Amino acid sequence: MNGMTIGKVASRTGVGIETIRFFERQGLIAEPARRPSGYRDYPPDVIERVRFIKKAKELGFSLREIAELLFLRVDNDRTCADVFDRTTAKIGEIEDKMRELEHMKAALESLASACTGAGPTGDCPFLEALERENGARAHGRLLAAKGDVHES
Amino acid sequence: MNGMTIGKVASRTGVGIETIRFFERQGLIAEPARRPSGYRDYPPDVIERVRFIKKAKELGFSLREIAELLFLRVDNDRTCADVFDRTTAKIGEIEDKMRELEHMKAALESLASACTGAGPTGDCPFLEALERENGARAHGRLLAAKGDVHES
DNA sequence: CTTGACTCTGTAGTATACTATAGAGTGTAG
DNA sequence: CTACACTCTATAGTATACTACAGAGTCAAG
Repeated sequence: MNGMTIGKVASRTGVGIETIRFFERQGLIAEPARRPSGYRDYPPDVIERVRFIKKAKELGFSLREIAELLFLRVDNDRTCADVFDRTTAKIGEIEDKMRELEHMKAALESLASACTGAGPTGDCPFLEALERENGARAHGRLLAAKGDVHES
Repeated sequence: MNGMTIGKVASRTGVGIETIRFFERQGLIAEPARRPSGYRDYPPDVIERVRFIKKAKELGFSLREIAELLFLRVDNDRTCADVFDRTTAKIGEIEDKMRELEHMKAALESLASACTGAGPTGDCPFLEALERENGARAHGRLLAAKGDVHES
């Protein structure tokens, strides 16, 4: 009837044992039950949690931000409206990231097709491709180009 | 006929002066021309480059990966086919990130709508919402759930 | 021609997120 | 009943990406 040891969690998730203990110290995963020996005894759902943390890190979220996501819930301190606001804010951040990724992807595709056809022209083909994208669809630009605001 | 000083670049990009010099030391931006005084004299296009670095960091790319993107070009060392391969690999990575973001977004939307309707049920509403997403569309799952492989 | 804002190099310090090691105890296959 | 893999706590070290001086020189307004 035992759960998993920390080594099992590590091998299932591809995250190091020390890192899992580190996540626990940071409050990202709950302190698990202990066996009589003192060994940590994890329930199965810790696997999803650790994998989520891993994925979210790869998406550029800090451990602090990941904790915020993980603890989005209604409780004594947070009203439903508050959770709703935080959630929609996070959705906005995610949409921003997606737009920027979409833009980078388009630039890379442009670079790839330029590569099969005519050779690149300038010093930094990738940034040039991004520029072409900026020109092609002039909305919500990832990188502002020519028409910049001049202060001073 | 002068370009920008480092302070100007900093204020235009929202990146600190020290950070810009740091990027230069890391090889992410070229060493600029110098004025007789020794002051760095930047061409206008450094702005895009710095902004791109900033955005890419927010998307979870390391400075090393950003450098790889920035130096994707055909030259003496890299053939066109090589650049094409690296570019398509990067596109794949970006598509992965986008899928994961899409998935997180769906989970957050589920959480937001659950919040306006019936209250959350378990300990971690966000992970539960992710699970619901995993159940709803069982493809390319971000977080593996029940049907896990059992080794040992 | 001074004053204050800006820049230079070089070095050192900080935050985040791990990663490693020491020294001791636990679990189990043979 | 021992040998070896695994786990424990506590502490220290590392990689990445900044961030902050110190001490000296530069620039432009008044």
